[in-house]
Amino acid sequence: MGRADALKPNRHEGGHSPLPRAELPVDTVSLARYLIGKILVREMAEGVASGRIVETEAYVVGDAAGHAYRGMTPRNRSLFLERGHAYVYLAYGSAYMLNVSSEIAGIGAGVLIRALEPRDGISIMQRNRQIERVRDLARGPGRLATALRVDRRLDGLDLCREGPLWLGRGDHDPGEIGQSARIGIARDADRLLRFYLRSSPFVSGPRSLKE
DNA sequence: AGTGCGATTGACT
DNA sequence: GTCAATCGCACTA
Repeated sequence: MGRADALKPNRHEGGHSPLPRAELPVDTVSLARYLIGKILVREMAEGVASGRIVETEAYVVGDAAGHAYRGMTPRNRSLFLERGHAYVYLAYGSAYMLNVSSEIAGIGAGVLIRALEPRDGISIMQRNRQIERVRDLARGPGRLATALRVDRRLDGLDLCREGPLWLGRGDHDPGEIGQSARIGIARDADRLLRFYLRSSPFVSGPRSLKE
């Protein structure tokens, strides 16, 4: 990406202004579905990278698989922020996970962003991931975070405001949304709280979960 | 203060 | 398809 691109980060249709918080659905499952097709924008010194959200998971109130299940701790406190804030944590000692807080202030719940279809700043993402293949740049929650350089420093950020990381409107109707069990969890594993774009090759997870 | 465990990934058979 | 690396954190004592 050249210098002109970095100077005009918001020229693309759809990504030009953050989603107003009032437009975000007030419950976690609705938000998880709503975020499919929306744009995630990362602004860095070297330029802007963005992608279309194609896969999410809901971690609802009272969910034994959710990090907020046993109450607020130093790690998970961002989950208790008003909907539309970032909760970022390190999983398995190596992969950062990006979540969007999803309820009113004081209630802990969130939506995990699991995969993106890369949009702008692809060369930046390729550098961050040390791979070329566009399909694999952000297919999976840890890969997504690496591609966009998301780490704990972004924890607690308001994603409904311009800044280093924010949510933008999608360009058009995303297409048919599928639903399945969540990936990689042991507790409350049967609930169908994963959402994904059926037509997208940028979705993670085994084929068997896709129906 | 010690311990067990993941909302994963990449390397490998 | 299988499997181990890796480390911050929550939990126990």
